Amino acid sequence: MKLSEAKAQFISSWGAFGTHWGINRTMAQIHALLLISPDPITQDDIMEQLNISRGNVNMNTRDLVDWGLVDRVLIPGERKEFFSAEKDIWKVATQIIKERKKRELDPMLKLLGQLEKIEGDKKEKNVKQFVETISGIRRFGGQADKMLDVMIRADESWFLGTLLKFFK
Amino acid sequence: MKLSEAKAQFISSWGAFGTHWGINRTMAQIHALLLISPDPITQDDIMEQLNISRGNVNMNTRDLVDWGLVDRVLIPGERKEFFSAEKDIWKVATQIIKERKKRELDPMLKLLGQLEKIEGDKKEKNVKQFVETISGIRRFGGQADKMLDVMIRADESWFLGTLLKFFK
DNA sequence: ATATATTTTCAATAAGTTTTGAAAATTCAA
DNA sequence: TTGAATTTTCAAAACTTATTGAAAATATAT
Repeated sequence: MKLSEAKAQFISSWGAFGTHWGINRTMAQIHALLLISPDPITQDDIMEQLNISRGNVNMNTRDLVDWGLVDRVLIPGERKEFFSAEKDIWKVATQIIKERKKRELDPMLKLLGQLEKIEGDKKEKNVKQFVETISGIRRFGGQADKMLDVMIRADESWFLGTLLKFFK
Repeated sequence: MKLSEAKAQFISSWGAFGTHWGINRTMAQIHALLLISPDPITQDDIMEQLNISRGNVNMNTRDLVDWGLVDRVLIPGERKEFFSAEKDIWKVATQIIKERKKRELDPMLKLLGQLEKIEGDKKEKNVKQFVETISGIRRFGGQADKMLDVMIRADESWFLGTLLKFFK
């Protein structure tokens, strides 16, 4: 397989993969392109390589920057802006975990905490099942939350080394 | 807050939450409804409670059954089919992990393995970055894969107990 | 200041996904 | 069998999300 072919496959699959993770196809494709680009590239490079419009590139690079996955890079003597992706996949993963935790898990746990304080006869079947379900999810989510915090703070060698040795 | 209000909130939030996880809104809402229903319920119950069409209920309950999150239950003497959700949230989580691993992670790792065997000068900047990115992702994915296997096999008390104690 | 390059915005449109509902298929009892 | 109840299917419609492209805003060089 030639590089150009492998590149195209990677970009396309990373895009499809992204859609299963709440990230839109184009954003994931731009991310893929940046991950395999040794040097920073411009909006025009991205437009050309992925065949998408300027506006689309602009919006999605902005989102990637917001997610902390991509940096704007200024190259002295160049008029255009360049983009460059964090290449360390561990950092990419922890960054995504951090953002999604903040955007999704934390608000959900907050809501569940409120729903648990429901009024009504705790003996009644429907009330009982509701409270049990909510508190079960909240406890589980709370544990996951703690665990993710540890992961975010840990560094790769510690985590994958120690933890996976522990897991055998 | 009254039960009916809390129920509505939970169903609606669980639905919104689901959309961030590649699960469609209605499927997640049906799942939520089943999670808080103490007894199995029918298609008609779901249609009525969520105000959605029969076809929609049928498709999404099928998907939930395919995901292993919901069971079809036959009640002696009843003509209609009933549905019931697994209530143990740990089992729900491991089931989801298992399915997503099979549907997404495993195929991605397979592809990355192929892309690594690219032909070309390994000294060339573009080839080098491509191979490094792909193999970095593949190694990371492989570790995640192993870790998820352990989690799937573990039971809740072992996992949350031992592991989280380890994490302090 | 002015001209030019570059980036950003956003209304219109395109593409993609979900939902409906009625017809077809299936199941079951008599 | 036959007929009523129930489930399934799927084309069309509704809804949602992503993309375009041109105009506006911003930045930079002379």
